[in-house]
Amino acid sequence: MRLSKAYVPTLKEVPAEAEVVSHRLLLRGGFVRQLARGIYTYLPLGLKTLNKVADIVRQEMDRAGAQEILMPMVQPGDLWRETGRWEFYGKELLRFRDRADREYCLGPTHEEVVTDLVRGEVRSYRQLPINLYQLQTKFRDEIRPRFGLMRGREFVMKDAYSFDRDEAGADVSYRAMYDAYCAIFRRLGLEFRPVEADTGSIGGNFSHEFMVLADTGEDTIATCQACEYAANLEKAEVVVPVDRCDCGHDCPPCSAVSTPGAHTVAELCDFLGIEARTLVKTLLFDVDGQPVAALVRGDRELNEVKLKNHLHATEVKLATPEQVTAWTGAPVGFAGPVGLKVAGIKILVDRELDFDCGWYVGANKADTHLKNVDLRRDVKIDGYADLRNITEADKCPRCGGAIKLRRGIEVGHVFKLGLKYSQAMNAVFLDENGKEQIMVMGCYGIGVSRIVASAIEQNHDADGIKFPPSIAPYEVSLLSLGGKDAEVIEAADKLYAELSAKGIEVLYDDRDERPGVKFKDADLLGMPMQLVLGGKGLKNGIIEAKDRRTGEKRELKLADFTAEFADWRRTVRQGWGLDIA
RNA sequence: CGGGGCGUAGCGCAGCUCGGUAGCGCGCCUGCUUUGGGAGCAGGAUGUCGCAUGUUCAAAUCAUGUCGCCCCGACCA
Repeated sequence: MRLSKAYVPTLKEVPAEAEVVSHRLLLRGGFVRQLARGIYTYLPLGLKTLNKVADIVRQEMDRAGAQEILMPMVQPGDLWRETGRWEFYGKELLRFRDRADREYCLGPTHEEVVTDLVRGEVRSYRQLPINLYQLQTKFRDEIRPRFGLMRGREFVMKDAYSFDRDEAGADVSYRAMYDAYCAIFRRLGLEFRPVEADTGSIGGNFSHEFMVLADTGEDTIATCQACEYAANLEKAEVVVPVDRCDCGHDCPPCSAVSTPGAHTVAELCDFLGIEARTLVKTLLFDVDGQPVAALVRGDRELNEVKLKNHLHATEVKLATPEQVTAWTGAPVGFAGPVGLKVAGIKILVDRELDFDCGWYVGANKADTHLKNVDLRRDVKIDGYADLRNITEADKCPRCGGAIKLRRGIEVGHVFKLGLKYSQAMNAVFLDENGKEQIMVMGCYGIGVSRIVASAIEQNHDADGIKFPPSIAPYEVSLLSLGGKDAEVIEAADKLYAELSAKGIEVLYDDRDERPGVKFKDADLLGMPMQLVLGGKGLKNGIIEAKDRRTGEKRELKLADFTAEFADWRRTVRQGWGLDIA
């Protein structure tokens, strides 16, 4: 493509609405433009990258035995009533009525539609397993769309749905998708981790999220330095060493300490001159309307999802100041487990607290704490659980290796659904014995447009984007720097034609611009390979080549261009961990 | 939904307190010069000041309402 003819409106200045780096660069590079909040138009370069991601996804899905279909975006409300999600999905589901006043919604996901499709056709175990997928625009009316393509309301998603005759079959389908996803992200040239994820309200046995590693990611994941273990923070299990206590549990009786005005852990530590790890935080929650006290060490962070899962609860809310006062008889900041007498309150203790004593805790009395507390001795405990976030000081629950916390962006999710939808919608088949069975489902999503954003979040510098070759709109940026010098133009035109003839996609900057402008735009747009042809080089028979990722430059001899280019291309791709295409 | 902020030229912004001629930088158009990291000079075009209503002789500016966008949180996964 000749840049002089391409619709690539680059910006020098960053539009005010863009905060995160991928959003800024996508706008500045002329890849996307916003139409409304969370809704974007893809310009030529943006669409080209989006399509490259989609092609890789499509190829690997096909290879894994899934079949592509395309389901409607507009879905009838009645279908959603069958699974109960018309009521439960909430405002994220954009609903509307047609001229006959019938209810419809824009599809945020397609379990209902695909299950309806399959139940209409599949009658026999012989027709299973089946895995259907689509690449399609989804609409979710997010409360707060943000970060450009990272969390849009309208976005492109690949969603696949598997139907199996039994659990064992579903496990095979799940594994096939897991493997396909690994292949996809490897081919995309992105650094990623499959992580064990919380199955949340959907339930099911297991689930993995695929995270692209990037410092700007919204999610925190725990990865093991020694083995393959990686898990979401809410899923990462904390292993407690069992022999920590050396006090023999013979602390003196607990006693009150006056701590005026010390509401927070930091204030209390300052006041008493103690370390946070010697006190116990008592966090009060409203769990489905029931009071719960959750205890973690003063220097730890409680994970609400762990608490929620442990209690099999549907809603966990931190108690309001009014509730805290009502339950403890003290203002916020002085809650403690000793003598906490609220009807029906459950006291849950983080496991690691079982191996020490002599704690400082709140006294349920204004400006007062207790010291020398032995939880076993002094508190009626309802249970121990893994409640806190894992830290880098903890050990891998699999192998005992060192844990590192990293940030990631969720770009894929594989899920065993089980019978949830097939049961509700009566998707059944006859087995060998002529007996009716319910299909076992799995669902598998990839955020295609989000991958574009996360690729940039992971690969950029101050000058612009560094696209992996597999998804760059063009593999090569060719800059001609001769101004109006006819010889340089002619030579650049020739190179452009040569490379194009070989099937190499080239963005040819043939504009009548000054060199600085071309360099800046090339770095901004982020094609992985830059070829720079200038008057001096041409005289000496060389062309300059720059690897956008590393910034490494080399000179290619024009006389032997084909071979030298091929060699350089191999080097660049290898740097990305990619095979030669 | 709670909190905060912003809507003025394609982009970034000033002007608003204290009402009276709509401005700056970048970009865009023309010409000349320039040509290896966002050029220089000269000339030029571009606005329902988000929208509506009100106050006023007069509103970008004041008031009320409304729409849109951004950020933080809650929510979602």
